Amino acid sequence: MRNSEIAAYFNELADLLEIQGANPFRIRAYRNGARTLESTKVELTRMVEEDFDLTELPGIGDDLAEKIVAIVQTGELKQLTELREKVPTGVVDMLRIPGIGPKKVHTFYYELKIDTLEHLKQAAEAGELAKIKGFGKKTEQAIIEGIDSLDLTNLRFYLAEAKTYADEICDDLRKLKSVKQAEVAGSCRRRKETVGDLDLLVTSSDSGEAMDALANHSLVTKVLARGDTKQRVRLTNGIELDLRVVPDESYGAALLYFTGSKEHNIVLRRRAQDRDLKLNEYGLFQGDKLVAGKTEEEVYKTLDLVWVPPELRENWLEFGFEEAGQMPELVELEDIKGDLHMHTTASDGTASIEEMAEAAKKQGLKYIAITDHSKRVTMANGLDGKRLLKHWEEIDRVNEATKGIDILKGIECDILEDGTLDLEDDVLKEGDWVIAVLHYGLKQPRKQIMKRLMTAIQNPYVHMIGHPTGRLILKRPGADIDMDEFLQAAADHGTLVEINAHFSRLDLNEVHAAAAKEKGIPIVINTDAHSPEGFNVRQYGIYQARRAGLTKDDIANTRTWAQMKKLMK
DNA sequence: GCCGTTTTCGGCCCGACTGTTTTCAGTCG
Repeated sequence: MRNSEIAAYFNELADLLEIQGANPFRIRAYRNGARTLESTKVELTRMVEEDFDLTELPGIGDDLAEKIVAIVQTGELKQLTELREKVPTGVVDMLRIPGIGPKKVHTFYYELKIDTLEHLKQAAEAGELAKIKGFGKKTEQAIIEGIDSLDLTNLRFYLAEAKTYADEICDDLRKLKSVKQAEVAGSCRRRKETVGDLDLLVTSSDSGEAMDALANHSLVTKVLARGDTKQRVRLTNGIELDLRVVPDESYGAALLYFTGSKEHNIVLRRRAQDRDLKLNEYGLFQGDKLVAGKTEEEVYKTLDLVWVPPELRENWLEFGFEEAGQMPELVELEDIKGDLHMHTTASDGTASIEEMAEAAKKQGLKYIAITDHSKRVTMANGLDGKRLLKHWEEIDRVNEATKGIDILKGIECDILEDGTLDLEDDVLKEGDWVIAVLHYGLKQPRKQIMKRLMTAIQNPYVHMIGHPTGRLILKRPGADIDMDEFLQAAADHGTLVEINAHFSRLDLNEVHAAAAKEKGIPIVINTDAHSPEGFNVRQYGIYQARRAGLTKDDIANTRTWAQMKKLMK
């Protein structure tokens, strides 16, 4: 069972208790506990197995610890089962309507006996709700529209998509006369894999101008709310964006506040309290006196901390780095010297070897490996041994004729469902760079998956395991891998591992990448480009590595090819 | 329900916006 699943039990429990009108602090305790579990990077199942004292986790006391053990061991939680019987699912669904929270749902269910979304909508349409004290026409309208658009909300978006929209709007707001500073904040600035909504921060002498410009922006379809300092809009792709306008002297504090994460900020706020200070989005205050706030650095410094790169602000690694006095210099896009995973027209790419090499050269790369698919991937016109050897001859010819970049003979070789490799060893050994990957049979049981990975890792000609879990973000989970065993084997046999930079893969993820670093495994960041434009996703791989706290040294392809070879078997 | 060398009881991060209000509750991030 995944940690997020266990957290979901507590969140559901909190929802149900909230509708019932239970003690709000008790509810918050469950939510805090759930948040802790979601951000706990070690598997709880394992912690329970190993009898780890769960109350050492923040926000987990005797009661929640006991409940976690029960969930792990029995797959259910008695209290939750009981509550579910008392509150129908239709009532819980009402919480998903924007602007509707537990108090209103409580009224709907306990006073009006409404227990499905459908009935709620009918009641709103019939004007039944406006008869209750505290409710009016607007609330009814919000409910009708909210229920209609329920399927559209709660969506998450790829970082790549969200960031493109946010950057364009941010750049346009920066051009306004009254705008001094503008920055994208929130999970987008932290470079999370997916983004739920966007946060944009602006300092301006005239908040009206910025808000008007946003309201009239070509990417905005609707203004959802507007006040003096805050405006919420919906963009053409459905994502919602919050604009906040703050005074210039509060810029740093506001950027910190709106970048989050919530967990990171809570630590900062507690730290402020310990020093008899108060931290909010307007600054760090001693009583009413502003003591810091213009820049993020200033706020951190006043709290006796060094500045934390946004990618690390998850209350996971960063405060450990602070304590050790070693905030790492995270890897940057410019550090990358080579790209070792890409396709050409020989399989399912859209460009020739020459075109890929030219595009790579323009990006400042010194070497690339052409790694087309092997024959198992028939859909992509994968190569058999014979075609591959000819393809490699062609690569050698192009390499001879091309100046300024080295083109290596590579292959993305499938690890077949039965655990063998898609190509023979005496073919693989002729190449410069062999990637082994899982594409098929991802749903096999852990034991079988591990057997396949072990074969590949132990093969003397396999240099790297590509996109190890095979997950596709927002689409499908990856294979069930014992990550610890996998990484240990990779370390033992000198097989490198990949962070695949495509925004729908980002595989390894930050937790696995940090674990790989722990074991001293060099990580390779590759684009898996299928066209020259495909190189543009490299930044997302870099972000993922940064979120894992990785430096230039941890990434193999920040080295020259000659240096990199020394890391390989 | 959690937490703590100020506390084992009495607190719990904090501010903005909306809608329904004549001073505030509910919701959200």
